Amino acid sequence: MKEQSFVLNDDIDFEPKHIFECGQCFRWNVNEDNSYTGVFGENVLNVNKDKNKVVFTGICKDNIIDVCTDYFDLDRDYQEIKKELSKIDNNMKKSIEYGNGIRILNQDLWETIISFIISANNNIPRIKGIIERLSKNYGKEIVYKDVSYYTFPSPEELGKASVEDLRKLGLGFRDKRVYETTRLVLDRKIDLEKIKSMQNTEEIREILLQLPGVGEKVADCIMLFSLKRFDVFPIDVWVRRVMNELYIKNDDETKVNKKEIQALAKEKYKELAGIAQQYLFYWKRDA
DNA sequence: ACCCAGGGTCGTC
DNA sequence: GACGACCCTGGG
Repeated sequence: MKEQSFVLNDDIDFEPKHIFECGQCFRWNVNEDNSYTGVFGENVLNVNKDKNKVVFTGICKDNIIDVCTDYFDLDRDYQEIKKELSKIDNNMKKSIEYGNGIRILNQDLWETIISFIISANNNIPRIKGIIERLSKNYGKEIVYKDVSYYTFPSPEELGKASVEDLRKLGLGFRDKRVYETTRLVLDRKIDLEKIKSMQNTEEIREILLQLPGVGEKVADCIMLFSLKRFDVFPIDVWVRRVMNELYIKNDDETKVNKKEIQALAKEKYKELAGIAQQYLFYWKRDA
């Protein structure tokens, strides 16, 4: 494959640091020049923001502009989304200023399912390490500028790993969950293509919840980060913390009912709850 | 050295 | 519905 490149001009909301470090993805790494390099699908890409331009360079399976327009959701107007969210309250306004230029990536469903099963009761550096090792051991190698990169393993590729193999790669107690979820997909008990074509969010949630290791929070992340369901509101420790701090004000945040937070999020953020969640998460986790 | 928490889920009561 | 257990790692 040959290297391709294209440039995006300044009139679009695009801040690499905020996009890649807001917690939605695990395979993008910062370089010495502050650009980011990552692997998605069978593409290896470098993203470099220089003043008002964003330069995309890399090797892509198809036309780089099409690939990036899809993955980075470039046709969506984030200015408009931010305008809507800013009206809600001052907290939302501040979080948007902090995370300015966040975009929700259009990630692969399978990769997102496995990645967020691994995320359970885990920290980001370790999650990234585990996903790298899975890719290196079971994915396909792509060499770009003399550096080896590895695609995220397909269900067939990951299916070669035993529970013990997974344990050796550091998955811990998530080994069985990843193994069994892989089996369900390989055995066609779960049809990923069908899920992608489904319209009803609640129906998709029910199917995802059948997968071992997928609970409410992980299901919401999967739908937000790979199925473009902006109305879901994943609640993790950080989001519960910030919502309690700002609105609920319970003395013991661990006692705050998730149902209460869901209701509040729906009332305040409506169809944009998922994007609001990303701004809030990034804002409070970093603070 | 020890303790704690991390983008939760699962089994049990 | 609540509650504790769960692999492992980095930081206090």
